Amino acid sequence: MADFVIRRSPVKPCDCNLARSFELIGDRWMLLILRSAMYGVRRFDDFQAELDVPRSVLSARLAALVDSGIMERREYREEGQRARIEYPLTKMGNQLGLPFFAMTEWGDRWLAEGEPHFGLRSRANGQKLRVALVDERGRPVKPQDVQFVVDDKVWPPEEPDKARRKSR
Amino acid sequence: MADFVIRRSPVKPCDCNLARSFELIGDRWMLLILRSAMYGVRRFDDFQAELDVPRSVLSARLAALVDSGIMERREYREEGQRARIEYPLTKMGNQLGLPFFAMTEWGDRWLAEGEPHFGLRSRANGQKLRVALVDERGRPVKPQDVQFVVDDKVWPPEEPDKARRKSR
DNA sequence: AAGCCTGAGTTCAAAATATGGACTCATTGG
DNA sequence: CCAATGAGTCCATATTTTGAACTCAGGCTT
Repeated sequence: MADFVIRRSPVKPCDCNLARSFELIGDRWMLLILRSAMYGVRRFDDFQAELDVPRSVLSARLAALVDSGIMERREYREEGQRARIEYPLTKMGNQLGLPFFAMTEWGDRWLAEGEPHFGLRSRANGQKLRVALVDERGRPVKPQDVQFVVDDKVWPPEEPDKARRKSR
Repeated sequence: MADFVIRRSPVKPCDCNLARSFELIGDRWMLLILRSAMYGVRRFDDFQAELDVPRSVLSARLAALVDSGIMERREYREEGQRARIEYPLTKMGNQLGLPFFAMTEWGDRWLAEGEPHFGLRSRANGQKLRVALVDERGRPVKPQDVQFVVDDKVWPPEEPDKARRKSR
């Protein structure tokens, strides 16, 4: 796009909500724990066995997830069993489904070995679903039509011809 | 959903493309480097200054990104300058834009302090864009209508009544 | 009643990574 | 010739991770 050099991103990491998300969950174990959680895994030992994550790390990560409101720590009791703990996703946690599925599609496209195992489908008409950018009326938009906007201005800015004169 | 306990996810981490993606880029610095790269940052020292990442870590991460095909390491020369190195995103890297934007929306919703700075807009009609699940005809689908499918079967499976009898 | 099992952790030493700072090296501008 | 810049490397210290063993409580078995 821009053929002049961009030296800084227009949104400082510290007030970027994407960067903030990454601070919270941008860590291999976090992400893998959340992946399992999306599929319905809820118990300490089940996460541990599925991922083979060190128990101390799992313990720390679950605490952080609860702490940030992505999971909840809850006692439950199956009939005739003693009380146990489960870690279900909250609504906040569940809404990670969309970014995760977008990421899955990326993985399907670029990292797949064989056919993907997982997909989404419409209960209404059985069609396969995919992630897309849509406008306010819900109409999909072509990639070439997508513009970045930062604080209501288009990014990157048009190269002003001066750019060449007033160096750096 | 299911009120029986799910003890394993239906897609083993090792053949899950989401898990594979996380192995590759699921790390704080990776993700932050990619965030900056999406905005057009391309040079070693610029990443370093923007993120304040240790130079040795940056060096290792960029190598890994190049190695996995997400970035390219390229010499370039501005007129009258000596050759320099830049790390532009490849097509593979650029397509992380969609998952990243989905993640940004999640951050906007759950982590924001004040108004978000970043958004996408349609060049065609200037409307704000958002990420959505659409069916094969590009029609948005309501969250309640979304089903997980694993190897062509709905997940989680209906609870068979037997489930209670044949313990565990 | 004694022992066993399970889920949910905690503890701890050893190994792997990250951090911050100084250092290198090549090229170019003054 | 000197200083500056970009793109790294090197290294000692600090922090995290790992893996394994240990704890603790409640219920189940015999």
